[in-house]
Amino acid sequence: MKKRDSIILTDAVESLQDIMQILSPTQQEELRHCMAIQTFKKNEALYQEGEVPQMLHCLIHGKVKIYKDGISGRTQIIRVIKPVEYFGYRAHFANQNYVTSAAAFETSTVCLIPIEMIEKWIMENSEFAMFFIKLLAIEVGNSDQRTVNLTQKHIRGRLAESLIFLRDNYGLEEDGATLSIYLSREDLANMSNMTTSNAIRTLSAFAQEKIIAIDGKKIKIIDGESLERISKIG
Amino acid sequence: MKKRDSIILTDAVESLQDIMQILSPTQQEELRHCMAIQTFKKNEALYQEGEVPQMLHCLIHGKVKIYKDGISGRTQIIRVIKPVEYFGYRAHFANQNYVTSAAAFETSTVCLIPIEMIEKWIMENSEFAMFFIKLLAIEVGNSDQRTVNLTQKHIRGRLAESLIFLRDNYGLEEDGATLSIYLSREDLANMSNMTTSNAIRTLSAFAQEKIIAIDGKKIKIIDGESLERISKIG
DNA sequence: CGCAAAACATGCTATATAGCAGAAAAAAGA
DNA sequence: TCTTTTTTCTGCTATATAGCATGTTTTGCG
Repeated sequence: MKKRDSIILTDAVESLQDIMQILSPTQQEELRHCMAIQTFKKNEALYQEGEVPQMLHCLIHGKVKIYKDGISGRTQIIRVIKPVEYFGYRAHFANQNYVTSAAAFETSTVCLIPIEMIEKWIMENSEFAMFFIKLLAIEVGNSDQRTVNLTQKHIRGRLAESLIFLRDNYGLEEDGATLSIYLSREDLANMSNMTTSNAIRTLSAFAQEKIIAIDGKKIKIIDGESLERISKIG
Repeated sequence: MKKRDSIILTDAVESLQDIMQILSPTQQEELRHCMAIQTFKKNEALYQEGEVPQMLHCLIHGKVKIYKDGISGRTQIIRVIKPVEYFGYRAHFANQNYVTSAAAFETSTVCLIPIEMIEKWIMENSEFAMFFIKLLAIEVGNSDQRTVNLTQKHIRGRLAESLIFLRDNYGLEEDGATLSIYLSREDLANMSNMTTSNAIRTLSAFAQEKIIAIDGKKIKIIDGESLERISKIG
C-alpha cells in the first residue's frame, strides 16, 4: 500500500512538470509536501456548486466534467477536463464559492494543492502568476466562443461540434476512428444544450447518414469532414 | 486644445486610481508617459475581431459593448463595459488575436495602455498580477453564468435579465426608474439572444403588463419585482 | 444469475421562437 | 424643411426543438 501510494505520488509530480518547472527549488519542496492525491469513482462528485474552494485540482488520470445545474432540472456541461489540466481554482480568486460542480466521467486521479499555497506562490513568483493569467485568459475566450456556439448553432451543428471536440480533446482509439470517451446520451445532450431525446435522435440521424457509427456508447467517426461542415454551418 | 487635453489626462489618471495604487512610483511614472486618451463616437469600433491586441483599454467615460459576430449575420453581445473597467487585454495573454469586437454604445473616452507595459508590470509586481487574475477569474464566472442563462431561459426571462442587468450596471436616471442607457431594440436583442422582432414584441408585452413603460428608446422600470421574478423562473 | 433500474430508441404532439412582409414612426442627412 | 434611410411595430406563417408516452435494451446490484 505504501509503495503503491508513492508510485502514484511520483506519477503526480511528473504530471505537474509544467508548474514544477516554474517554481523555485524551495517552492517545489513546499509543493511536494502539501500536495495530496485522491481518486474518484465514475460519476463521483469532486466538488459542488456552493462549496468553498480550498484546493486547486489537477487531473492526473481520467476524465472530468465541470457543469452547472440550471433551470428546471437541466444541466449544462461547461467544460471537460483531460490530464494534465488545472481546475477548481477560479472561484477562489474571484472571492466566490464554487458556481459550478465537478464530477468524474470515469475513474479519475486528481492531485490536490491547497489554494492558499497557490496564492502564496503567485505572490512570490511572477512567472507562476503569468501561468495562471494565461490559463484564465484562454478560458474566457473559450467560454465566449461556447456561448455563441450554443446559442446560435442548430441542434445538428451543436452535436457535431461536441463530437469533434471530444475527438480533439480526448482522442481516438487504436482504430483511429472511435472516440476514446464513452458518454451517455444524457451527457452528450448536456454538453450540446439539447434534450436527451434530441441527442439520441440526432445521433441516430448521423449514423443513418453514415457520418458516424454507433455501437452503444461507442461512437465511431466515419466522415469527419461532414461532421466539420455540419458543425461550421451551424 | 492643449489645456483641454491635459484636463482629460488628469481625469484619466484619476480614473486609473485602482491600478495606480498598486504600481510602484517608478511604474506610475511609466504609466503616465505611455498612456494615451482616445474618444470614440457612437457606434464607432474600438477594435475588431481578428486584429492583434496591442493596447489595454480602460473606459473613462461612456458605454461600450463587446460582441461576437456569429452564424448567419447574428451578433451576440458578450459583455458591456462601464467606467472604470478594463478590457481588450485578454487576447494578448491567451496569445490570440481578438476573438471579439468592441464598439461604443455612445460617445466614449478610453485610456489606452500598451499591453507590453502591462505585461512588464505584471512580471515586476505581484499585486498587479493578482489584480488581473481577479479580473479574469470574475470574468470566467460571469461568462459561464451567461452561457446557462442564454441557453436555458425563455425569451421573457432573457429580456428581463438584460433589463435588470442594464439597471444594475449603468443605473437609473434621476426619476429612479428610467434606464440611463438608451439601446436600440436590436442591441437589446443581441444581448438577450433573440431576434429584433422578438425583442420588440416582448418589450411591448412587458409594457402592456405594466412591468415597464416604453417611450422610444427610453425604458422605465415600473415593477422591478415582477421583472426579477420573470428573470429568475426563466 | 436474475431482477430492478437506468439508459436508449421511436413516434407523436405541443409550443417557443424564427422569419418574413408591409406599414408606421423616428432619425439622419441634404 | 423635405427626403431618404433606419428603426419600430404588428400580424401571419414556418419550423426547430421540447415534451411526453411507450417499448426495448443495457447496466448495475443483491
